[in-house]
Amino acid sequence: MKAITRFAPSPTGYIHIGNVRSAIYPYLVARQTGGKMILRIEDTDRERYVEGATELIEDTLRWLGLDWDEGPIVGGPSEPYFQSERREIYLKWVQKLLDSGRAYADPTPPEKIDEYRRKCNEEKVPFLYRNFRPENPPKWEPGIPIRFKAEPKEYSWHDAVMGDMHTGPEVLDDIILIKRDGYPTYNFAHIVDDAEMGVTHVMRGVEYLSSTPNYLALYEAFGLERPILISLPHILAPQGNKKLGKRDGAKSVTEYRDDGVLPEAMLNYLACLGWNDGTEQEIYTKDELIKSFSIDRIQNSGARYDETKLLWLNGQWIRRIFDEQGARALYDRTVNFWPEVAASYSEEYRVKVLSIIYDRLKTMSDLKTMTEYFFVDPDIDINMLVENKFLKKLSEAEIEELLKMSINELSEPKEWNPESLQEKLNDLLAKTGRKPAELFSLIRIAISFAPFSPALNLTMDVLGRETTLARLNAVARSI
RNA sequence: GGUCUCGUAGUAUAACGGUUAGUACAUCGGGUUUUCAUCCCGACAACGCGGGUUCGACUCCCGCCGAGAUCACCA
Repeated sequence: MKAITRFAPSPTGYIHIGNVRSAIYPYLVARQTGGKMILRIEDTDRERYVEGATELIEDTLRWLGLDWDEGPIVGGPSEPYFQSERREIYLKWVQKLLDSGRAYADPTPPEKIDEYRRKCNEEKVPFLYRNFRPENPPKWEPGIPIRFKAEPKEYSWHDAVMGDMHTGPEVLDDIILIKRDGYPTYNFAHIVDDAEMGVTHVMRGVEYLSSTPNYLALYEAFGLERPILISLPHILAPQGNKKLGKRDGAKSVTEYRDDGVLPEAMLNYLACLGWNDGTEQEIYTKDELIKSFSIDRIQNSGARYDETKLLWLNGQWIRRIFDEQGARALYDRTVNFWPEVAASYSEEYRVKVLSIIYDRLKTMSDLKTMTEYFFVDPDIDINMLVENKFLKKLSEAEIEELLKMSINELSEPKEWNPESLQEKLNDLLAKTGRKPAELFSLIRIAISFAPFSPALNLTMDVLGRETTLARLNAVARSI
C-alpha cells in the first residue's frame, strides 16, 4: 500500500529533537511504500506564529535529508499547504455540518463558558460543553465560533502503536471547529486537510490520543474513511519524567548541525530512539532505515533522550564516512569547523591534518580545539613537560640532553615520512635507552603542547621537518 | 478528580510460555611502543510489587504501586 503521510508542524519556532521524530517516521513510511510525504504548515494560531519559523522547519528537514513531495516550495495538487490560506475550504466543509445539523454557531461569551467550567470544577463533575449548548443557536455569521454537535457514544479504534483502543461517551464533546477569528482549530482543520490531501497514515504525538474519539466523530459526520492512526510516544528529557521540550533546554536540530553533528548520525539516532527492527544493528543509513522501518515495531513507551549516545553515533559516522568515502569526502563536511588560524593553509594540508585526527573527533567542532598546533606554533609551557607523569622523574639536564639527541637524529637528511620517522624514533629509543613513554612524551609535548595528539610519527610527518625541528629547538633553548 | 496510556540494568532496547534474560551507550578494569581517541578483550548491572492460570511466566489474567498524556476559541 502506498502511504500518503504528512508532517504538519505549526510555525511557532524551531524544530527540536523532541518533535522531529514525527517528521522522520512519516518520511520513512512514505519512502518505503513508494508513497508521498506531504509538508503542511499549520499556522492557524496567529498569536503564536513566529516569523521565519517555516523556513527554519524547511531548513531542518532538508538538512536531515527528509524531502517532501508536496508542500511549500515544491507545491502540489492540494495547494496551498499553509492552513492560513485555506480558510475558504474549511468554511465550505463546515457548511456541510451546519446544513446537516451537526454543527452550530455558538454566541456564548467566553466569560460565560469560564463560569460553566468553574461550576463543574467546584461540583467535581467533568466539564462537558455539550451540557451547556445554547438552546436557540443563531444563524452563523463571521465573528461567531462554530462548534461541533457531538453525539455521545462509545468508540473503538485501532492505533498502530498503542493497539486496540476503546472509550466511552464521556470523552465526546462539542469541540470548536471555527474560532471567533475565523480560523479553524487544529481539531477541525487537520481532518479536512488530511481528507483533501488523501493522507492515509496519520502519525502524531501521543498527546492527541485523548482527542481521537472526537476526530472519529468528525470522520463519521463527514462520511470519511478513517486513516490509519499512529501515536508516537514522547521523547523524555534527560532529567525527570517530562517530555523533552524547549523548556527543558531541548536544542534545535540545526544547533546540532552547527555543533558539528552529521545529519546521518542525527537521523540514525532519532530513528532508533523508540524503534528497532529486532536485529542488533546500530548504524543505519537513510536507505537502510527506509528498508527496515516498520510501524508495528515502534515502542509504545516514552524514550529518554541520551546525548552521549548521539555523540557516540556521530563518531561512528565520522569514521564511516572517512573509511568508505575517503578523506576528501569527510573534509567537505568540515569546512566551517576549522580554527581561524587554519585559514591561511592549503586545503591539501588541512586534509592531511584531518586524516590523522579524524578518529578522535566526536563532533566536527572538536577540530577547533584539537588541531590548532598544526597551524600555529604553540606557546611553550615548560611546566607541562616537567610535570608530565613520565617526565617528572627526569632532571632538567636529562630532558635537555634527550631533546638535543632527538634534534640531531631528526636532522639527518633522509626521507621525512611516517615510516622513516618511525625508524628514527626506534633508533632514538635504542640510543638513549629510554622508555617509549619518556622519549615519546617529551617529543610529543614539545611539538604540540596539547593534552593529546595523534601518533607521533604521523604528527611530525604532517608538521614537516622544518616546523618540527624549529619547535624542538625552541623548547631546548628555553629550558 | 474523570478518561486513556505506559512499566526489562543508569540509558536505549532484544525476548513474544521453557535462554546462564541477549545487544549497544555509559561506568570500571586490561591490551595495542607516549597522550587522547580508535580498535580488541573483560567486568559490573535489569524483568516495579502482590496474587492467580500453567508442569513451567518477563511473556497470559487480576489487583496494587509508580510514571505519563488529556480534559483550550494551542497545536
